[in-house]
Amino acid sequence: MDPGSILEPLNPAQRQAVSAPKRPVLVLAGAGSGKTRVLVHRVAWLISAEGIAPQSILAVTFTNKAAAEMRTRIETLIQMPTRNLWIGTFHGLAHRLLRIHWREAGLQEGFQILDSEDQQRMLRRVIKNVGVDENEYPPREVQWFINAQKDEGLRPDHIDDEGNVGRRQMIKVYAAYEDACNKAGVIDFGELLLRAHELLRDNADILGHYQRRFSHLLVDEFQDTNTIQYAWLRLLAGDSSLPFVVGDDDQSIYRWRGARVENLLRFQHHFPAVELIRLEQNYRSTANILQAANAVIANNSGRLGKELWTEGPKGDPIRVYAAFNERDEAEFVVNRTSDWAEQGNKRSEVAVLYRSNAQSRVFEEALMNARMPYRVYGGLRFFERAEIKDALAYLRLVANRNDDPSFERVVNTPTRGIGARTVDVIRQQARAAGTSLWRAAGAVVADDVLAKRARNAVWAFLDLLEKLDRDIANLALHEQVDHVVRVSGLIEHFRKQKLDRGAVKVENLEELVSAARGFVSDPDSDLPPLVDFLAHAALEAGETQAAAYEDCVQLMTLHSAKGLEFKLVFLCGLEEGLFPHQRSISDPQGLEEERRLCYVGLTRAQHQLYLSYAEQRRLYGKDNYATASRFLRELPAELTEEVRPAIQVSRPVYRHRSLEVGAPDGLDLGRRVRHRKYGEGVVINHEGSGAHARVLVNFETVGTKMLVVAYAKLELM
DNA sequence: CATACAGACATAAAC
DNA sequence: TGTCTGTATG
Repeated sequence: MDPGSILEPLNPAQRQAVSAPKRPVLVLAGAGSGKTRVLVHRVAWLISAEGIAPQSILAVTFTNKAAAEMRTRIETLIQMPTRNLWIGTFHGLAHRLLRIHWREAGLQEGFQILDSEDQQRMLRRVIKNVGVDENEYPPREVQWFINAQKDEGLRPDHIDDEGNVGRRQMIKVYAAYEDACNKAGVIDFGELLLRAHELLRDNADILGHYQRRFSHLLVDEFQDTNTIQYAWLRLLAGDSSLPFVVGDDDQSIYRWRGARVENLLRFQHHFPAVELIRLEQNYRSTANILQAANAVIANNSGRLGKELWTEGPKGDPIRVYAAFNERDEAEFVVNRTSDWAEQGNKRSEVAVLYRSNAQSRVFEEALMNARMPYRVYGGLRFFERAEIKDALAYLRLVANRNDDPSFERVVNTPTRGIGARTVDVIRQQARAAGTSLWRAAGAVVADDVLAKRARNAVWAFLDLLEKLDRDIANLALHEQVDHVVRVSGLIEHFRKQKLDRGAVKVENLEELVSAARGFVSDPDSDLPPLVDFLAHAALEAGETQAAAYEDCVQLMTLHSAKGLEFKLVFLCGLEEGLFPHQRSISDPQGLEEERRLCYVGLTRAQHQLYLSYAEQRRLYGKDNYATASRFLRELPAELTEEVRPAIQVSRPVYRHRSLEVGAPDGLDLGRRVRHRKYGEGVVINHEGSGAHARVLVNFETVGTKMLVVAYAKLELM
């Protein structure tokens, strides 16, 4: 294709990036500035204009969705299949390398991938085995610790215990866990990255091969890379490959998951010849929205610096709604969304964004009342559902008998008379002999240490698996899945469960068979399709729920909203303690990340943006009174407009039991008052009557105060 | 072995 | 306050 036409639709900065000469490139891409477009066009440019062979290009992303989108768009652009072009997630690419070089990486040939639930189950067992107190060291926390170490590229013997008993114990569990994984032939997500890094680091010939092969590395969302991912990239780039990385320090919101924004600076340091290009022209939002976002993020320090602008119109002001409580907030959102839909717009163009998942509930209730279809992001994904994981565990055992987590999972599912005691005997045997549970079970059966009934049950289980293995050896993948799901007794097991609950599970199992039927195994891999499929299930857990066909309002956290855009956005719960979240408020770094999260939220909106907060919010069964978020104060006043409910005479009254007594003279709920010392505020509740009457007032500056009416001398406003 | 109940837990979540 | 998990129980 004509190289000129690749550059033609781009703006000058995009063009500069796409056609950059042979130098490392760092693209600072603001929200909505055409980041994916630049990556896609860069690849097309390399192939069409620079004559780079597709197999010399490696492109890395963080999600499968981004990888798939990139590949499709490249193929559309260059009108060519891209078989030899490696595009994938860090984990997917690491997995690919480890499958090819499993021996050099010290892995078993049929190794399986643990997802984070599997990892936690495994850890629970290891913690018991090494005799660490489960209550003092909850598996969740140990898991967090281990993963954090792996993100940093640290093995147990690299970690300093800092003379701290707790750390020493964690390190001990980490080491034992590593051991157990190696024996079982399983590998968690962090381990994929760690091993892939070590593979290259310790095998000069392999490293040399890939360094020569990949003359061009492209990385998306570079601000989200963690330490080990960065190290891996650097190793792979060597001295001769040209890295082209795209990121935005202002949208770095995953520090808690190991992401290191500093990698942007390290990159400039390690590749001094780097060309830094800023994409600041925005194609998504109105000028008002961008100006607001710019103003908020300007409060952060140590930015690389960037200012979004648009050629488009100013647009509407940003509307701020001070809700009375969380139900009022939800009602407001629903009313405005109804108006939006009545004006002939799509509900799917509307997003309700919030800081934490617990906030979704009230919106769901309000939407349900209004009979407005909605979709909540998050929650269990297809391959994470219990019944699916049961089925996968059988398949994994067929592929690898030593897979202990899978053994534990299904040894008595469906129940077949192998109780907790029997499993304990097997576990002890495994620990004593240093073998997998499968081998231990074999030994236990042979040694005749169990009661006859238990022994027969274990025998039957071992037999079942051998039989499954034999049965499916020559079947097509979907027939294998179908066979295992039936013969294992899973289908029958769920069919017997309470009617609709079980029925859904049976349906999901059927769906798994369809997924297997539609699965296209990697044509370059000589592994059995089943092993490919199992890896796919672990690496790509699938969509949250079957995509809603209906035109739905979108509900999601700010984190899940990253990368998306909506015509109408409600950014809700802008209260101190909620957003910014209480747990980040006292830490300057944490606070800056909250601010970036706010920036991400603001920049999701294309045309209209509403910000709301509730003066009173019921959370975990308790009423909380918060002041408006500091982020609201960081918005330039000339861009905003306060919303007052149009037809409302007085503010909505939500009856509390204490309100059955009338309000003390004039001090109705929602009434604005002034106090000599505390300044202005709003009445949000009252108790008692006569001389003892007290009111709860939410003051703008000092928060909420309970005042005795007789003494407070409140002035009505 | 299915159900009931008590107790823990509640920031964000891709691979 | 509501949900989820592990365990007690009939």
